[in-house]
Amino acid sequence: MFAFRSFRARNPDSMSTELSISARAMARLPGADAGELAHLVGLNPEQRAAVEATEGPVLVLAGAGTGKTRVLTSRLAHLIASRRAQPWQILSVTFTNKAAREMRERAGTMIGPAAQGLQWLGTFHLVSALILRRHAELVGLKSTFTILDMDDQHRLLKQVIAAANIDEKRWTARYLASLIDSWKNRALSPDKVALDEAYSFANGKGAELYATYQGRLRVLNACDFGDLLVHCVTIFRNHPDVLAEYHERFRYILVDEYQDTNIAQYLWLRLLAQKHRNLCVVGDDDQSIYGWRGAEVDNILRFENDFPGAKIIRLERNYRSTEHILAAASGLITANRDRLGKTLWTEESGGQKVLVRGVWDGDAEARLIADDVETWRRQGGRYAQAAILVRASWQMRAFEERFILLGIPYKVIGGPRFFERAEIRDAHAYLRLIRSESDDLAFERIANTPKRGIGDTTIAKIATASRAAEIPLARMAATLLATDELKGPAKAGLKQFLMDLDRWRLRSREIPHPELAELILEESGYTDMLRADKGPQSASKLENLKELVQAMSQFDSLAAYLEHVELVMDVERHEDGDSVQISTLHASKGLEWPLVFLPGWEEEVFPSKRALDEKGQKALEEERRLAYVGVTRARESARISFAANRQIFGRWQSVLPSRFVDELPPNHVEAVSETGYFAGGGGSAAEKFAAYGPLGLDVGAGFGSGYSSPGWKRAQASGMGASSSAAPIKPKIIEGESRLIGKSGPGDAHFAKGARVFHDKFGYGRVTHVEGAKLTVDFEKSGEKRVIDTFVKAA
DNA sequence: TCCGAGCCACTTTTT
DNA sequence: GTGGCTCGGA
Repeated sequence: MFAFRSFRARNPDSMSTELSISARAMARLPGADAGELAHLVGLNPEQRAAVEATEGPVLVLAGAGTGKTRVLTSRLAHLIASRRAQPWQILSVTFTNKAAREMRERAGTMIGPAAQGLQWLGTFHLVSALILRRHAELVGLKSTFTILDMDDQHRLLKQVIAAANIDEKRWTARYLASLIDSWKNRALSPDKVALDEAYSFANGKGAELYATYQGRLRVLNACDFGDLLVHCVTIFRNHPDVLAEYHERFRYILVDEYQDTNIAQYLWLRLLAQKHRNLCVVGDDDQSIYGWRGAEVDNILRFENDFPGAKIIRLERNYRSTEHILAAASGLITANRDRLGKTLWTEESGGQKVLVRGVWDGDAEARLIADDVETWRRQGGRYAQAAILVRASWQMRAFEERFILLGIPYKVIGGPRFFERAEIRDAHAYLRLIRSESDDLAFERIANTPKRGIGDTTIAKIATASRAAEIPLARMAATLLATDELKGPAKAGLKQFLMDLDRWRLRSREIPHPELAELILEESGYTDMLRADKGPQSASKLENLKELVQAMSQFDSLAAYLEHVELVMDVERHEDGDSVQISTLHASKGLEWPLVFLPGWEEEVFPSKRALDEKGQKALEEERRLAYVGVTRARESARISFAANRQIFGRWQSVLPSRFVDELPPNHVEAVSETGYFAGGGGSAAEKFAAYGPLGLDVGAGFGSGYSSPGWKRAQASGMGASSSAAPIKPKIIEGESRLIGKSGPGDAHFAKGARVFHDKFGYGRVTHVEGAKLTVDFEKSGEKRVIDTFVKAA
C-alpha cells in the first residue's frame, strides 16, 4: 500500500518501458516489500500464474468456484502495484453492474484509495457510453443523447410498426425488438442485415423497419442498449485516430465472463486490444447461459485462434462445494458436446449427496422447501444462507406466497427491478423532460399521468404536427395552444402542464435536485393520485418514490443521476437482514449459498420448452449449463425437486421429471419421493417415481389428466390431497403452521371476525375466520387467503 | 376523455 | 393467473 501511494504522485506519462521492466523485476523479488506482494498471497499456483501472466493474450478458464473474481482483482492489483499501469490505464469490463461493483470493492481492499482511479472499470455498456459521450457527433448524435431502456424502445417500435401499417398483432413490437437486438448483437447495420433475416419480419419489412427505427432514434437524439456497443465499434472502425487514442490509454484489458460476450463485444474488444495485445479474458464455457441474448460461446472456444500465442490457464480447483455436489454437476455437464473440458476437483471430500425429491404438485414443493428452510433455521442456520433458484420468474410466486404465509423473510434477487417500476419510470419521465424539452418519449409517457384531460386524440394531433414540423412534442404542444386546434379540457390541461414544466425547469436551477423531484411529484398531482388510489400497491409505490428521492441525493446533479439510472438499471441493495434468497438461475451466476434449492426440474419447465422449440439442441446444451450453474451454487447442500403436477397458465397439467434428473450421476445423488426412499441409478426418473404408485405419475398419465376436474379442484380447495399420496403431507403442514402460531403467540395485533384489514401483497379484505394468530381473510382483489395476523394491519 | 367488462396471448432468461 | 388490448357506454 505504502509503495503504492508514493507511486501515485508520479506523472503517468513518465512511465517508460524501462520503468516497467524494473518494476517487473521488483515484483518478482522474493524480498520485495511485503505490502506490494500482498495481492499474491494465498493464491494457488494456477491462480498465481494467471495473475502474473500480464503480457500478451491470456485466456483463464475458470470453472465454477475456482476463485475467478479473486484472480481478476489480484491481477488488477498486480498490474498497478508492479507499476505496469496506472489505474486509469486499465480497462476492465464485466457483464453486469453487480460484478463491476464487486470488482471495484475487492480491488479497493487490495490496493486502497487507488481503486478510485479505476475509471474504466464497468460493464461493456457503461464503458461504451463513456466513450460514446465523447465522440457522439461521429455517429450523428449529440453528446447529450438519452439511452432508451426496453420500455422506451418497445413503445417506439410500436409507433414504427403502426406507422408502416403492419398488423401489430401478427408482428409484435416485442418480436421486432428481439430481431433488432440480435442484429445489433452482431453489429449489423440495417443495410447489412441478410435478406432472409429481414424477411423474418412482416414479409421482408424487417430491415426497412430497423432503418426507420434508427432514423427515429437519431431524431430523438437517443440510442438503445445495443447501439452503445455498435456505435463504438463504428467509431473505432471509421476513425483510426480515435481508436489510437484508446490504444494509448488502455495498456491492459481485463474481461470477466468472456463466454457471455456477443459478436459486437468481441469486435469492440478486438479493436481495442489490437495494439498492445494485453488482453486477459476470464470465463467458463460451461457457464455460458446467455446465448439467447447473442452471447457466442464460440468467442471463448476460438480465443486461441483469434489471438495467436495466447496463454491458456485452467483453474480447476474448486473452493466452494463438497465432493458430491461437484461430482453431480460435473457428471451432468459431460452430456454436453461443445466444451473445452475441465476437471474440477476439491479437497472437501464427502458431504451431503445431492438430494432429488419428487413431490405431488407445486404447492407441495413450496411446502417442502419452506419446511426445509425452517428446519435449517431451527438447527442454527440463517435464512440468508439458503437460496431458491428457479428457471423462470413466474415460478417464484409459489414460494413467495408460502413464505408470506409462514412469515419467513425472503428477498427476490433480480426481481421486479426498482428502476423498471411504473411509478419510478413516471417520475423519471418528468425529470427527463426537465433535463431536455425534446425528450418526446418522456413527454408521451407522462403528458396524461396523472390524468389531466390530454387523451390519445390530443397526443396524436400533437404528434402528427410535430413530426411534420420536425420539432419536439413539447414545443409543438405550445404552438398548438396558440391556435384553435385544441379545445375544452384538453386545452386547459395541456396549458397547465406546459406551464408547470416551465416553472419546474426554472426551479431546477435554484433548488437541489432531490427537492425538485419532490416538488414535481407533489405539484403534478402524482402523489395525490397514488394517495387517492386504494389499491394494494399504492402505498408501496409512494414508498418507492421516497426511496427514489433518497437515491437521487447521492448524485451531484440531476444529469448525473439520470445518466446513472439509464445505464445501471439496478440499485445498490441495502442488505436488510436475514432473508432467504429467491432468484432465477441466470441471476444466481457468480453467487453461492450453503443451502440451495433447485425446484421445478420438469420437462418443458426446465429445460424450457420455449427454448427448445426455438433453438433445439443448442438450447438444450445451454439449459444444461444452466442446470450446472444451479448445482454449483451450493456449498453444502443442493436439493433438486420436481412435481408430478403443475399449474401452468392457470391450468393443472401433469408433468414429467426433467431429463437432467436422469443425467445426474447416481453415486452422488440421493433420491427421495414423498412416499419413501429409493436407490438412484438405472431407468428413468419417471419410471422410478412412477413405481411408487402413490406419487401419482400414472394417475396423471391419462389424457386430459383429471387435475383440472371439479373433484380435483374441490379437493385442492378443501386442502385435502386428491389421492392417498397427498394425505401424508397434510399433517406436516398443519404442524408447521401451528408451530408458527405458537411462535407469534397472542400477538399485539388481534382481529375479530368481520374486521377490515390491509395486507401489503393482497390489499384490503375482511376477516372471515380467526384461529389463534391465523386469520382467514376474504381479500377484495385476491379472494380468500389464510394469513398470519402480524402481516395485516387494521384498515 | 374515461372506465369497466370481456377477450386474448402469454412467461424464459438481461445490459 | 396476469396483464394488455378493444369496445361500448357515461
